Amino acid sequence: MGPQTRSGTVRRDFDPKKFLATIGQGRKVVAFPRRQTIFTQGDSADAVFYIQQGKVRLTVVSTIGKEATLGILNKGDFFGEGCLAGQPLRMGSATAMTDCEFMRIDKKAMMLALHQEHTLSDLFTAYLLGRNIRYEEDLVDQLFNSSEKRLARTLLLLAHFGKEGVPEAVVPKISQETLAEMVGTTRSRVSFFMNRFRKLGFVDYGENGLQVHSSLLNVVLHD
Amino acid sequence: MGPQTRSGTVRRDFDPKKFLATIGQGRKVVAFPRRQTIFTQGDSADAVFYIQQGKVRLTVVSTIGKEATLGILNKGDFFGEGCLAGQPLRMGSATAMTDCEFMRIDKKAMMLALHQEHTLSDLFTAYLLGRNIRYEEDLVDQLFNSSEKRLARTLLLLAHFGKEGVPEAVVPKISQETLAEMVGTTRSRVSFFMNRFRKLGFVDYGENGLQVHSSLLNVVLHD
DNA sequence: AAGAATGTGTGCAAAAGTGAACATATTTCC
DNA sequence: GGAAATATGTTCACTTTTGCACACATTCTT
Repeated sequence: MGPQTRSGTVRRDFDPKKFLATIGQGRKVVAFPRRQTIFTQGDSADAVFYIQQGKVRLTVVSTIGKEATLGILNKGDFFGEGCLAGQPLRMGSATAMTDCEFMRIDKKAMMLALHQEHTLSDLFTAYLLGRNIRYEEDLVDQLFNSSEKRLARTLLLLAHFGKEGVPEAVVPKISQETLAEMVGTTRSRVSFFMNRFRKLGFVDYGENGLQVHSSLLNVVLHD
Repeated sequence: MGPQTRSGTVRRDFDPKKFLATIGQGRKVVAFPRRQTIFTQGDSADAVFYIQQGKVRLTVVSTIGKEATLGILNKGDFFGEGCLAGQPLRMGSATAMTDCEFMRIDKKAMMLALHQEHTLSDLFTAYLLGRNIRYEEDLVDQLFNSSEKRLARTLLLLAHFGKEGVPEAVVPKISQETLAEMVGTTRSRVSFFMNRFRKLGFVDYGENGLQVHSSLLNVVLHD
């Protein structure tokens, strides 16, 4: 697997202040430093967040303590939206991977605004559709592919492959442990495959971190 | 894993004709007999479907021909909504599992209606949120659990466990092959586990098909 | 009712993946 | 700068899963 960044088509060139202005009371800008927890699995869920700046990691812990990383979100993404569907508690945890700035919107205010503001509901629907597609792809990836391919896909997505240009992109600093949690495998396995990819020239550790080459696509595409 | 039926909280007591009436031109009621293909992976995508009656199976085929079942949808669910996010082609196939009746809504009409009709956009947002939650759960299931647990979960969900009452529910007729595709394992494995579950009294083959007992929850819940 | 098509139960060798250990980097922070 | 905390490379016995094979059962079809 490899859930992480994904952006819809609509919301990128969008100014959140515009639509969120209409919400009035129920919203505020909040800042979180790197590594800080935004909310924890089991907390009561009463607000949605919109990322204005920074990267957020979503994780879930199983009953036996195993941890999985469900995604890494970027500027322009929402999270914590489960509460809008009536989830009273957070089903996972959210952590700031970098210094972050969010628009925090109370559940009630969000529901009201979604109902009244076309611009917002269009944006949010587009976001949800994109998210759905991404989850679907992640699921398919899990069902079809080996852990080696899943790791390759995860790296490619983290490097924002398929985005405008960016033929060889850099993956944001991320530990093998986290990669393993995203891919759904063990850290030793990630270490092993990373070295394999390196030997084959698919990735390398340059100055500014991990570089992913387009040749890594071969791993994903070949039967 | 085990993606299949899931229903939000809002849309169940809803009359589609009400909101869909406003769409006018772009919509029509269509019927499909059991086993008929509704659309196929690779078709061009220009409409959304709303299930008024029947069950639909969503599948994806990998490059090497393996097939996965992403979900089984029921009355009140939408499908084919990927086109609204700008996907020009169907990313998977949809097949009628029973005789079905859908409201087929042109992409353009749907987007217009979503923008203009609060009732519809509220409904659709609720649907997407529910779908998202379900995909997230499926993903977590894949990341954490063994195929035995995933099968157990799939069966419980198919039997609509957690729904009002229904302490011991019947799973709609479904082949081990399809179950394997949903769970993400092989048919022989499904056969093996099904017999195990039967010996342990977690399920049994009654008159009207497969009965799932609440005791099957033990398989999912126990470490 | 016979034959074809589909679905099930079972076994097994080979492949993939796990989890824990331990040595070595590398980073963080006083 | 140096100790403590994190992160990485590597090995290995063990478990799970796959992919096939084949016999048997059930269900469509004509």
